Amino acid sequence: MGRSKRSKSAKVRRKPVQARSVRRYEKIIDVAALMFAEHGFEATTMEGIAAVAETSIGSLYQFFPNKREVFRAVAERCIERSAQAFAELFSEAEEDETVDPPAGADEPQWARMIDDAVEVFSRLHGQEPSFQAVLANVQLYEDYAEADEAMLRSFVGVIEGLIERWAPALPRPRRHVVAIMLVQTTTMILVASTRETPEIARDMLLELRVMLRRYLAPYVREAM
Amino acid sequence: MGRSKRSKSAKVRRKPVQARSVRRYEKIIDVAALMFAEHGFEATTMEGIAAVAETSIGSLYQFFPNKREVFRAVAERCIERSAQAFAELFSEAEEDETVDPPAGADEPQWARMIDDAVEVFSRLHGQEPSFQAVLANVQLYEDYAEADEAMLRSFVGVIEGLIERWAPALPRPRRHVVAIMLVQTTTMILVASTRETPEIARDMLLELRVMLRRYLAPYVREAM
Amino acid sequence: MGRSKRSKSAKVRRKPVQARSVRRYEKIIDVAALMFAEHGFEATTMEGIAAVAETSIGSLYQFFPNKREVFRAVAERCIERSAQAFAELFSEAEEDETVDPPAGADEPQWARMIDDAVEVFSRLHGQEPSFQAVLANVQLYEDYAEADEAMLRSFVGVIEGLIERWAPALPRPRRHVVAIMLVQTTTMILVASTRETPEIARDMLLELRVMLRRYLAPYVREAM
Amino acid sequence: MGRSKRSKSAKVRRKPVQARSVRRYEKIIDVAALMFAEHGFEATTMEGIAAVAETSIGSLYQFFPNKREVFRAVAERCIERSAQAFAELFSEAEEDETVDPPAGADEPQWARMIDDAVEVFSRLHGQEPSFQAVLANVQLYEDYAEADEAMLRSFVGVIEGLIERWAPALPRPRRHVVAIMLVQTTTMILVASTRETPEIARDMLLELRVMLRRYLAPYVREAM
DNA sequence: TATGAATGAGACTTCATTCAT
DNA sequence: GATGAATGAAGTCTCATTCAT
Repeated sequence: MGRSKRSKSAKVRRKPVQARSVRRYEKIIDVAALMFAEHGFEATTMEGIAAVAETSIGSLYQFFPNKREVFRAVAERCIERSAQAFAELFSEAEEDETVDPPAGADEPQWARMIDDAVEVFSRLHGQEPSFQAVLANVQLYEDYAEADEAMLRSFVGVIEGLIERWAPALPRPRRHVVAIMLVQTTTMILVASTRETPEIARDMLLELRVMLRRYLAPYVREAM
Repeated sequence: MGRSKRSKSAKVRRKPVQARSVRRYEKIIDVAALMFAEHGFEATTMEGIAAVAETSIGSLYQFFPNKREVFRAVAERCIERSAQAFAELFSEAEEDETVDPPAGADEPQWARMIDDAVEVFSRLHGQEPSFQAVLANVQLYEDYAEADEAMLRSFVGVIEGLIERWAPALPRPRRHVVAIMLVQTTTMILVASTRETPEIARDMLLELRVMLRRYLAPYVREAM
Repeated sequence: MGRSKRSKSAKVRRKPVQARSVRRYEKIIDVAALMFAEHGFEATTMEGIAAVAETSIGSLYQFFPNKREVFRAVAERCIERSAQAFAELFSEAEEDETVDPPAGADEPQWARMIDDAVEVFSRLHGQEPSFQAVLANVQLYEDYAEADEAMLRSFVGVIEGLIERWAPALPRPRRHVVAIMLVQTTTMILVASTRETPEIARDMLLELRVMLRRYLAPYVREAM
Repeated sequence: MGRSKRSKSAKVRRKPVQARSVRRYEKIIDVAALMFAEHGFEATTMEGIAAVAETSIGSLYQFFPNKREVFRAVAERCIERSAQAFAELFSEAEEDETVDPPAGADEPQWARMIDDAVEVFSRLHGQEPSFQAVLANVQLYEDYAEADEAMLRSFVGVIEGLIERWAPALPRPRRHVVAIMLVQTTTMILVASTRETPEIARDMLLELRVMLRRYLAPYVREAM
């Protein structure tokens, strides 16, 4: 959100414009996302991507100058999709706010929104390979931090916006940290949950909501 | 010449006994931990480890049959050091309990213990490269999950023990999930904090304590 | 970088179709045959093959997934060439039979055929590096028996056919053993002869014919 | 036979004299023979030899300057044992000659001697690992031809002696070639037989005798 | 533009041999 | 002399990237 799509040049060698090219470009990213998510960055080979995307290695390199840029494109795709999902969440929230005043709901609106946010992350994680790809390859190392960073920053930006609405009294820097906490906790618990049995994974998601609510409740209350 | 048949792989090929060997063995693990933490498993090369450890590639392979085993050794080292650190935490806690009844402390004992636990993790993370190495290489992919898994399981075990003391009413399965939440949240926030500025990193640790307290407080209260 | 997972090994990785590729593929086999024959399987290195074949190690591995397969290809080439040579022998024999009845020949036809067969083997051995390569690497050891086995079996099959014509009374199992004797004796004497001086080598070939005739004569006579 | 034991210096680093050393030296050769025979020269490692011989790699190198010399020693051992076996054959033969004149035996003496010679080779092959070791590693390649050569030459010498007795009319150079034929055929058939089923292997040995008799018979007859 | 063959740096691993204790 | 730790050259194989067609 509020983040330009692509600024540095030479990242994408040939910006696809023709319909066929666009399709091919999209397919590469789809395939790459799946493979990065499934096998990791290192174990995913350019040849493999090309093969599964039913393209040639040569064409692959016509779209992307190197492997890293493929990953970056996947991350970008992830940001787009996430932004979209969050945008929907926002708009729904606004509707709720106007249409449905917090009457006799036994749950405060902000709490429901946490659930919604977790739900959005969860759905992204479950359905958007690029999301898994990026999260599964969060690495601090040298280079490809960049791409993940971008994605996480974008999440943080969104969440900061939400917090601002619920807890406007929270000073800006604090708000930033809280947003980071929320995003990191949520994404990492999602990732970690895939390493557990389905039952435990489900319970972890439930606990995640509990945790986030308890964490945020005082901040929201203060705000009132 | 070259390779041939045979590869029994006795896990640790030569168990170091002489002082010099032990030093070398330890140094390899130290160096490997640092490099795995810094650059990741894949980007760390055996040749690199040997060079930094000021030994030869041949010696390296006399201690470890392959790179995976080096990592496993690092993970083992990490588990040992962690267990040690937690053992100290436990023993201190017991002293506290007996020596110093919760007199005029404006903080309940369990809360202080959370701080202590976070402190332990934090210290491990800051001072024990093997800890960073393992955490930074948590991967879902096929093979090298093993080592991390072992470590995280061991943490979860420890924390479950603590929770049992604070919130004995919490049913066992729930307790397990809560322990996972605590461990995952703590470790991942620690890792994530290294990607931020020092100030934000510090604030994140503070918020982590806040979050964990707020999360656990109701469980502890229920228990009373 | 380095190696990772994955090693499907499709035996022949890239089946050469274009003229240039075919040339390269053929050259690799030629060179490999020469080197295997000259230095043996173990002492022949992939890098060496690539260098002499004036290609890169990478290209070599695009054709063959490993050294064993290079050898297998050499063996296959050898079988082909041998089959071809024997086919010619057979067809000539048939012509002889029809065109030229054993009129005033002072040598029985089967004896001439032995000479011809030895001649074929001899020519193969002298001119077909793949033949030498395979024979020189007949080994009992575990793995690379396979390729030689195949070749020797194919020879035995051919020879069994010849014997059947000369000595149809010889029971089938005996015939098999006799064929093995002929093939082994002939090939091994050929190989052994290269370790002697040219004169002795020549004499060995002469003696080989003598030996084979004397050995077979009674079987053929019985058959009449 | 008639071949000095060891001439070139520096082949054996330390000639063992003390009883313990001799035992160790012998054991190394035994073990090496077994391993060369079983796995081949290349696949047999110095460390492996040392381990199985219950010695240290250091001691191994005190007896032999390098792997090749170990093989050479095995070959030498083989020659010794073979010479011994043939010496027995000779002496028996002489006894036969004097004690038992070729009276009503339905088999000429020379034919029985062929059987005996084959029997000697066969027993060596079955019971003397060094024999198998050398035969299984007959290679033309560069270096280690030497050792096998020596052994085969020594066999040829012995057999030439026998032929001289049976067929004294055969001119010397011819005799040499015939001896080579006999030795090569016998040894190679023995080796080849191990690649077949036991039944076929047995039949091959029978056929070998048939072949050698038929081959030699005319030479012997001529001689009379 | 699309293709895929070609390249070669570089990773892992083995093992003959040396050398310090 | 005996031991076995240390060494490093050399070999196999992978895969990102280039380039000719």
